[in-house]
This record gives sequence, structure tokens and C-alpha cells, in this order.
Amino acid sequence: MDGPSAVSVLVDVPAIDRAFDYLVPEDLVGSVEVGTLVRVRLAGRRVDGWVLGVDVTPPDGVELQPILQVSGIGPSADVIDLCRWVAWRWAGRLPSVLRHGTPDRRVRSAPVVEPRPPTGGTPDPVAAELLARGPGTWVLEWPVDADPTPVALAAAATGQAIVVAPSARTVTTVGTNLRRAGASAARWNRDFAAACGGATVVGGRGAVFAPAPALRAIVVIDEHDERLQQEESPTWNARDVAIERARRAGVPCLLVTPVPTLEARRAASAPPVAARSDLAASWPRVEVVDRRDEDRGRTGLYSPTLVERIRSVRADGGRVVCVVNRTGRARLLACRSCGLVADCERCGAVVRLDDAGTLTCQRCATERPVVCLGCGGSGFANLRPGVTTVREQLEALVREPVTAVTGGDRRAPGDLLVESTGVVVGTEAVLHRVPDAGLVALLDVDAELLAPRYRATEEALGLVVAAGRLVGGRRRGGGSVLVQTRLPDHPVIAAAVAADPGALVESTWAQRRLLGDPPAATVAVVAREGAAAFIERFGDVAGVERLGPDESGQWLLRSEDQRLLLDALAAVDRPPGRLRLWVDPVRTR
DNA sequence: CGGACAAGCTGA
DNA sequence: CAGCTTGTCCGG
Repeated sequence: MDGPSAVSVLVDVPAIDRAFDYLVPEDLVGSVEVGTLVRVRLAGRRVDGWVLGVDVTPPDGVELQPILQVSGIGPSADVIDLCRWVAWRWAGRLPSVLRHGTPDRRVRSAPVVEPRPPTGGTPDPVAAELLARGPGTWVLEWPVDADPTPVALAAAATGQAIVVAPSARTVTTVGTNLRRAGASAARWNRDFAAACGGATVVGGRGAVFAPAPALRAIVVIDEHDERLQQEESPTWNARDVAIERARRAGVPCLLVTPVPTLEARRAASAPPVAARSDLAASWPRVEVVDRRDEDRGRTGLYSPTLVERIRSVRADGGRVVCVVNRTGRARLLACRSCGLVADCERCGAVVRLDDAGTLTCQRCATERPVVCLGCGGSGFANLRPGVTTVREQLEALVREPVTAVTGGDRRAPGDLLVESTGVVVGTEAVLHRVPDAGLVALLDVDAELLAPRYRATEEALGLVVAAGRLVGGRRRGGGSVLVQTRLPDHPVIAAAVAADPGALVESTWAQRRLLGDPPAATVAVVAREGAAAFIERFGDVAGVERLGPDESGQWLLRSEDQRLLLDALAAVDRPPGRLRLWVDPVRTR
């Protein structure tokens, strides 16, 4: 080859999503390889990019610009390939995936760190046995109330491992314990260089994209947790990325959870293996309150049993956490004089009463004052109170200060409520913000059981697990989880009481198959301004079902043949305008 | 995305 | 027909 070498650079501009060729200046030869972060000039402006190929042959007749500078180390070549797969699997663009595998701060050099296995601590023997089976996806049923550190120790004992956990608190605990046990542990993404060097990586969902030159195992803690899935597109799920990465690397992938998902069971190379023979003892004591019998006629959120239990736990100095998964003041109102349900004057959807005290349409966001459209009355019954209202009502009920917590409180993620009072109410986010409790009450679990989301039952069981972690296992004589329901015989309630999540598997599978929900099928949600044009370009594909548009202009594409749907999605060239493209998301709207 | 350039709209 | 807006194309 004569002349200076050229490299292919993917620019970090989502709307472009194209690679361009650049020259490597004399002084940068040797410091540019696949994955290197560079700064280049594109159409007159300076942009960041990733080197995707070296020694490329540029097309004739284009005069190449030189790379302006090398900004640092980026994702490794195998991670770039993995990101390409992720972009395909969740119909996203490569730059937005690659960003997850890129260090937050400039990393100039990576020291060589020998993957140091732990010398102390107690690795879990069942986890070690599963990892010793070699390449494959293994599911470990883990106690609700146990620290997952022994699993991480078992993985780190085999060499460099990646340990993914949904909560920042778990990441910190496991990282600290690994170091205490003498293992080299890098926290994603802060210790990017140490990961490049071979240390075991511990981090949130993004850690599945960590560089790992000596990878021997991947562990996903709490694989059932929705926080492993990205909410915006591409809606990648760290569990599924971990499975694919481990497969490519030829190493075992260990999925750890008290409640294995259908996705995990389906991907697994063998049936789940229990870490203990008495897992049920790690589940919380579950008290079921039948709302049909108690507190008739009112909202039913504060049964006599609940009030009595709160008072007794408070008398013993225990903390009480109440969960109601609705923010604001009210999600459903009815006029006290004429009985009309408050709806939107413009589009007819139900309105909610927000914190500011105005009625806001849930569909079109039109606002109006609190007046009945039917009779002009201003008195409304609150049929579905939200956290704000429940906090006030509880305060009156228990005669002490009550703190409200919702996911919208943007304190540092994983931050505990240090100053929290004895009684806390919030959306499910509250379960990750409070360290412990003597009683967790799921005030309206029916809202979860009946939610029109395909994962609703698994999510409801996940709430019981999260609640159980605050109160402790039943054998340890911990507190209890109180569940208020009008469906006391619902299989999820039965499974929670029996501490037997496996009982739900068959019926849940049957339902997903019947309705074509993941993982029985692959679905894509297409919405926002660009949706109509996108659907038109997608056209009719045999084997892909097309539903829509619904009243909000959203389409659904569905196929039992995943490859067929994803290839067809990838073949569409995106129309201009905003587009929401969600593949197998947690929520479909 | 954002600049370049081309094709339409308006005004005296 | 200048002067401006709106649209389409393309970047190495």
C-alpha cells in the first residue's frame, strides 16, 4: 500500500448513522485502531466518532479529510460487533448503542491488570457448579433476601467476569465485597481502563458493553428487574445482551433471580437450578386483605386491617412503606352530584387531577378547571387516588408525618431516604429508596394485576420480591408484606403467598402465546410524527401482523419470526421526523 | 444534525 | 426579479 492509510469512522450524530473515511496523519499512525474515539471534520463542523475499520480503501474521487485528533480508547472490536447485533435486535441506530460502550471520560491508556481472582469470601457452590458447566445460559434461583455477592465471587474465581445488577446499591455492595475478598473489581463505567486491563467489571445495565479482553463469565443479578431494560429506543435489555455476548465469547452466562422470567427460561440451556432447598423461607410473609370485605363504599385503600397493622408496627418502632403506583392526586374522578366520570372536553379520554389541582387529559394534555361538564358541580369523588392524595390521607389516618416518594424525585439514583420518616408512601420507586421496613403495604395491587401490560403478572410478583427485601424473609421472623386486593384468588397472589413463582409459568406462557406477546412473538411499537411514513415504507410483509393506528397514532408490528420482522425493520430507510421505535418494550404505549 | 443550494411565494 | 421562506440533499 502506498500513501497514508485511511480509516472508516462512524460519526456520533444519530441522524447521520453513516461511516465516512478519513486519513490518519503521520503523527497518529499507531494510535488509531478499531474502537478508537476520534474527532473529525464533517461538513465543516467538528464531531466525535468511532473508528470502525482500519486500512480501508476509500472510493475514488473523494478527497479525504485527516483525523483531527485521537480522543481516547473506545469500545473493543468484539463489543462493536455486539453493538451491531443490539442495533439489529432492537431496531436502533449504531451510534446510540455504541455510546453505552464508550467511557464517560477520556481514557488515554489501559494498564494491563492481571484478572485477580478472590482469595477470601465464600463463593456460592451452586453458582460455581453452574459456571463449571461451561458455555450456555444458566438460571440460578436465588433467595429473595440474600446478598448476591457469593455469586459474583464464584464468577470472579473463574477469571475476568462481568457482573450486571439493576440497582446502584447492589453494584456498590458487590463491588466492595469483591475487593474485600481480594479480587480486582472495576466499577462501570468509571473504571473503564481497569476493565480494559482485565479486572472483573461490576455495574448497571451498561456494564454488558464493558471491554473485557479476558472474559470468562457474565452474571446478571435480578434478571427479572425492568431496570435492566432501556426505556427509550433502542429498548435493549441487558439480560438478553448478556446472553448474546456470552454466546459469542464462548463463556457461561448466569442469570440470577428469585423470579425467573419467561425470557430467561426460554433462553436457558437447562431448567433453573435452586441455590437452596428452602427458597420459600427467603420470601416474605404475605398477608392478603380482601377489599371486598373491608372498608366498603370508600376508596377501599385503607382497610381496617391495614390501619391496625400500621399502628402496631409503628408502636414497635418499625418503618411502614405504602406503595400505590400512581402519581398525582387522582387518576379517575366522578362528580358527586350527577355521577359523571370526569373526561376531556376535547377528546373524551379520562382526565387526572394533578398536583397543581387542575384536570389534565391523559391523552391530549388539555387542561380545565375542576368543574363537572355534566352539571357544573365542583365536588368530585376520587376513585383512584395517587401518591399525593394518599400521603395526605395516610397522614390524617396515622396522625404522624408521612413522606411521599416517586420516581420523579431525581435524587441521586440509588440514594437512600436517610431523613425519611416512619411512614413512607410512593410509587414502586419507593421500594428502592428505603433501606428497610417492618411492613410494606401494596395498597392497590389490583392496578398491577389488571394492567394492560403483557408483563403485568411478572411485574406484580416483582413488587412482592422488592417489598420482601425491605421486610426480610419469613423464616428470619421479619416483617410482612400486606396486599390489598379484590382478587384474593388471583394466581399471582397465590404464588406470592406460597412463595412459589414457578406455579405461574405455564399459565403465563399460554397467555403470551395466545396474545402474541414477547417472548412468544417479537413486537415493534411505532409511534410519533414519523410513524405513518415509516409504516408506509415498511409496507406489507408476509408473516408480519400490522395493527393500527390507534387513537394516538401508534402502530404495532408483530411476528413470531423474529428475524423476519427485524430484517424488515432494518431495511426501512427512516423517514424524516420524530419516530419512536420500540422493540419488545416493557410497556407498549 | 446543520449547511448548501434549489425551487416556490410575495411584493411593488 | 430581488429577497425571503421552505424543501431536499448530503457530508469522506
